[in-house]
Amino acid sequence: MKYPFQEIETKWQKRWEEEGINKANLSEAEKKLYALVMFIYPSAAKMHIGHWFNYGPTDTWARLKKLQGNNVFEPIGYDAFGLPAENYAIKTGIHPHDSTLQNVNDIRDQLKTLGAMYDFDYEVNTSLPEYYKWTQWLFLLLYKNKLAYRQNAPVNWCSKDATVLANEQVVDGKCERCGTEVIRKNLTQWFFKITNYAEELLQHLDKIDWPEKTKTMQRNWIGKSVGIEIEFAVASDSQSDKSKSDFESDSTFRVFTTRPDTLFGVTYVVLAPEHSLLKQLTTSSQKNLVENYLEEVKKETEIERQSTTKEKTGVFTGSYAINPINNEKIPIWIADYVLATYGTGAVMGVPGHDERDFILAKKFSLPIKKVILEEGKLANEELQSAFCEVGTLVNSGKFDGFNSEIAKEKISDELEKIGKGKRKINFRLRDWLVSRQRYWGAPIPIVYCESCGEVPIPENQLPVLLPYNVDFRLGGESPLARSEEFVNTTCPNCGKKAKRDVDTMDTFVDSSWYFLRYPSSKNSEVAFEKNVTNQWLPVDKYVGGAEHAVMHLLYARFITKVLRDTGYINFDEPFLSLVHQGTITNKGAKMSKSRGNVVNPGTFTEQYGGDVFRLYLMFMRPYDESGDWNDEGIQGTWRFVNRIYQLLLDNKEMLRATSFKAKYEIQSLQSLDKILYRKTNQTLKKVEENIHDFHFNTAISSLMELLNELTNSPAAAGKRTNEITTWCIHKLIIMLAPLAPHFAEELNEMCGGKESLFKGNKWIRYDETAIAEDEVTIAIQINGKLRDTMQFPIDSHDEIIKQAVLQNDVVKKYVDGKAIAKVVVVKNKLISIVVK
RNA sequence: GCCGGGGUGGCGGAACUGGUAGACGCGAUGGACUUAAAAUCCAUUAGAACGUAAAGCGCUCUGUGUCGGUUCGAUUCCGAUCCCCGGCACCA
Repeated sequence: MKYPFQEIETKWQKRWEEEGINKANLSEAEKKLYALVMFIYPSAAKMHIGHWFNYGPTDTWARLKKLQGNNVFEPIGYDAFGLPAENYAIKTGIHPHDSTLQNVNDIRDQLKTLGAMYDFDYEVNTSLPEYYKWTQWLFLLLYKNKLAYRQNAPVNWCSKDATVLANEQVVDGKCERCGTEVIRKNLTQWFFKITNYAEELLQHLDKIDWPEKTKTMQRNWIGKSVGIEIEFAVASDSQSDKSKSDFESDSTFRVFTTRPDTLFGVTYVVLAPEHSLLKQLTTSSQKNLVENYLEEVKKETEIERQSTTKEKTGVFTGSYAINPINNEKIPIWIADYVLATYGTGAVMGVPGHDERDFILAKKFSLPIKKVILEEGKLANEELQSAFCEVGTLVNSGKFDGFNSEIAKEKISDELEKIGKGKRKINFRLRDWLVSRQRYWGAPIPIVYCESCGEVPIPENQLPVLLPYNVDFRLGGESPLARSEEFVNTTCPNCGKKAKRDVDTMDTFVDSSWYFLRYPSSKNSEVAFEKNVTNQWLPVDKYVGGAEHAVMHLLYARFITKVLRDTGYINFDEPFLSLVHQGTITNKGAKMSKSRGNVVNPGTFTEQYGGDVFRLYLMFMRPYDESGDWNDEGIQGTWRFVNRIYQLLLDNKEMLRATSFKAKYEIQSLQSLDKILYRKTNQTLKKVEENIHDFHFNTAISSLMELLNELTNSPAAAGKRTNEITTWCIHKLIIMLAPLAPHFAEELNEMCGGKESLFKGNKWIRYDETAIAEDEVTIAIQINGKLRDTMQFPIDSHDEIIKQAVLQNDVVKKYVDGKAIAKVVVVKNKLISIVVK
């Protein structure tokens, strides 16, 4: 009889619900364990295979922990604001509120078929006022603490869709949706001051258990550079130009460098085209050239400008600067590769020791000066390319002869002493732009009053409701601007007429704190209760896609630190331990609707059931590895489940009738009992360790081995006692419970079990004394090659093994007549004989 | 270009801390059951040469991207090199 999964899975889902098996007990924080998956983004589509691959295995991990007696909290929710729902609305006319609610209901039903331990009483939905009220509260908290500010800034703009795009919606410089090239546009926007936390965000990476590559990505993203800002004076004769009489040589600008040791090698300086001093520095003879260049730069897209493959361009301003270390007069250039937004917007050109500068100098025939000497090279040898490694200083006055690392400090000291420099640390990290000119998000809780100016909405007036009746089709401005009803309001301060901010928040703001909301999701008084939050957080295990490495995961860390500093929580990091599942591709590409290569999990759950499908996803390959989808192997897990089911059907009476002890003394067991008892204990150990480490594939293969031992052993029938067989099958069922929960519950009931396996801590700790083998196979190597194997009692003495092996016929063949040069014995493993 | 991760049978993948490479599963081949097919069960399955009349068995060699090194012994450590995947992309 085939395993009737349909009947069994609905039966147990119903029973779990009735008996409240998945209910979390948050009032009791002892042995608490918060297991979390990245919540679902329901705006676009229903659950796909990737969600199953994220949620199923994570639930297996959480269930193991529950079986082991932990108080497990495993919530789920919906990241329900965002572009896809809005785009869908624009296309179909169905309001995003309606489509999202419908989708959430459908997804909740799908999630139930997964059989995870979700407590749906605690679910969150970021698009509901009871949630986004607190997202707005969070915004105001940052605002009050001067961590939210408004500034005019360039943003990604898609002219066809008439909207800003989030960075992640810009793919290869083009709009993800319509393929239009994205341009930069200046708009007044809200920012969160994440840069205040740059240093701490970097430092604390060392104390969290995250994949190393994710931490590296964050480190690179934060991009700390230690260097110095150096002041250059503008040469007085630069302004030979009579029209600039009010401008004399007291004008200065600064450059940022991490290589002060190369300061003597500066042969020019370069400013960003946006540099504030540019107008003053441009001489009349260069004016046309500079203006033409600025025009060209303006025409470039951000992508073209940032392209490393593009040929370097730039023009001379006509002015000169004075190098503070040696008073050399050097030309001031502008070039588009210098970023106005980083450092001081000006850099010193050291063509001898910087690749970019080398290329520019070659192109415009600027001098190249060698100031760092490569070991083993001559000082007068011409540089063929920039030398960027550590070396010895030359042509650097009193610093000649110093190692460049030491010279960095010496020259920095000197500059600080003469007041021409100040050590500085720069970060690549920029403040987080949170405004979106979109409808489907949390409104920014700020009004603009004619007399009071920018006014935050008082907390007791939250939420600022997102109006339903809005023309959300794209138009050149935020859809909310078209809602008179929304825009026009009164100032909470003075009561006069005021206008609301018409932008909504980036959905990453919603997801930057949702893990705090779960334990308090029913509380309408606060965003999260202080006590329960400090007891249940941080999250113990967080599982989700690696694509969030520098967005969501960085924002959530930032918000956590802000809430700590404002006294709301008492921990530094939101996610102590992080795991990324691999990406399942199909026909070599990421699954997506537009490619038409999405694999629907329903195809498999309908044919094989949820347990078999989730088992297969876990068995398929290591959890953190990506790879192409292939359903051929699912037969194997289907057979595995059915073989177990058949085994239980065949032995139902025996299993119910046989009683057994919790534990046996292994040496008292007879041969086949002993082998099975040992194998079962070995499997218990392996399954426990492998699931803990997210190595589900090997956990399942060891269970398959155990089943083979149980059913395939040639002499098994009749030579094994019912007692040990029954004992083993009970353990097998418990080991299956985290992996295939419905199935295991059913098997347990077939054996006479009355209570759910997930009540109480039913996991069995393996018997340490029953793991070790009595006999071991010793490999025999001669001159490094395997020649034979022999059986020995475990822990046999080296000398005994040596004597026995030398009597072995195969060994004799190789050894006789030759001298034994060396014998290496590795305990319980092998013996290696070297002959000459 | 830079930073990560990875190359193991026909396929997905195992292999503790340098110690018998290929666990487990898929697929394939042969067989049993069946009127037949599916399902199920059993056996074989890295490649090559050789011995025996043959099945079987025995035996030897090669083999973890490629080349080299360390070692009694290397998928594992070291150096070089090629390829694939992911991330960043002039941050001075």
